[in-house]
Amino acid sequence: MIRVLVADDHPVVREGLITMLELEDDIEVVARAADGEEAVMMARREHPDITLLDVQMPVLDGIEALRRIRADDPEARVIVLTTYRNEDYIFPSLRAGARGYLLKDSSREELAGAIRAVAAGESLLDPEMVDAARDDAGLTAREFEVLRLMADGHNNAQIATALFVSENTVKTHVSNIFAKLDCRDRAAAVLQAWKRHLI
Amino acid sequence: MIRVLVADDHPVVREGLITMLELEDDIEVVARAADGEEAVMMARREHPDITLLDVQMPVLDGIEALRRIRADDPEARVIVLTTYRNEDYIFPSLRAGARGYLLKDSSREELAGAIRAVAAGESLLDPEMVDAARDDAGLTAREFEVLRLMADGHNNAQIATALFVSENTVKTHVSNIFAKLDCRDRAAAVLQAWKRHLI
DNA sequence: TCCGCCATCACCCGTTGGGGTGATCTTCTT
DNA sequence: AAGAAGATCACCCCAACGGGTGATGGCGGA
Repeated sequence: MIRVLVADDHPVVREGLITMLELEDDIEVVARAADGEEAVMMARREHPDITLLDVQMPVLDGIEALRRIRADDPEARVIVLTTYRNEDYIFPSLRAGARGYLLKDSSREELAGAIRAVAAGESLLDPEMVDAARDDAGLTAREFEVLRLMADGHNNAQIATALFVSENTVKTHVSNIFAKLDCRDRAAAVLQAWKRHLI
Repeated sequence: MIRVLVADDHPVVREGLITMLELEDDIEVVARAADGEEAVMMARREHPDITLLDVQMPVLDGIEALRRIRADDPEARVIVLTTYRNEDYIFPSLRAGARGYLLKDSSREELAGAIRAVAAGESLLDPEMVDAARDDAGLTAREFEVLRLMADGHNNAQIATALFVSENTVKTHVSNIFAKLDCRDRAAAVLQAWKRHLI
């Protein structure tokens, strides 16, 4: 029997997860939590085999809760759940010790499969998330730096100063970014980049 | 007995909603749908008292599904659900005939209460959503139009043409937008607006 | 070894953007 | 009736932007 702790601040999602997991013969939900702090407490008390952790939670967010749970018990196996196709959380989650990373619109099969896989010692990333993380739009590392500075409202001269290059170089990068993102101006490029989670 | 149709593309959320609603003595889930088209079909077949509709769904989004359901049956009572505190959907939803607008992190009590209220003929908006709808950053209706066109990559001349005003007028609006969003260029303004769900 | 990608820079060009100031007209509120 | 707020437009100005073309090293894969 795989003992699972479910932590999610949305009652609907929490109940949905529990309902789906209870349908599995080899999975048992032993505790639930509605915020990060509660999740840390319940993990400490119940020592579940698997903790399902929502990234976005009040009081203490998922990543920080994950860190504390792993600090309490370095053997703890945590699967991070997210609603958003936002890969920003992947690397922080993995660095904090997550063994799985799933989207909330996973099916019951995927969810149960992930729990069994992680309980068995494997690590599991949602394929869609891995794809998302790979959507770099063909931008180079340098172009990403320029893009981020653009998004912060810096003009070409400021970007040049920040990166210790000439303004001409920056303009070249900016033009290349436009071409790759299929935009004609920085406003569209920055928004595009944000929507595609590039920044 | 209030007969309810639940439409949500996320299996977890769908099951969560159904589980929570089945706990209520006076509510019965008579059908479920995983996308907008299915929702329209099920509504046509079952004629539920209340339809719970997720805004973000594949094939046919919630708003469009809502329009078709109401076209089939102008008496249909639909409650729109959303994960995001994005007020953009409020007005389109209401215009399309929604009788309720709730966030997915509503509690069982709020959800059941909303269903009973709408079934009884009232309309119900999530108070938090109403607050969110008020974060307009002090922008006027005209400034919103300009902002949206800016975000689509249009320049001042194009915006002027689209709104049937002079370019000078557009420039004035753009300057006012910058002041209100505390930005110095369109790239930052557009990103800012996106982050704050203004567009 | 050679080709391609990347980062760097230069120069030219016309267009656009953003700031400032001031004015008129309508509408709504007080 | 007075005042505030919004929408409209004009004129000036200079800096910034975006496009095009071309060139030079460096580095890595074929």
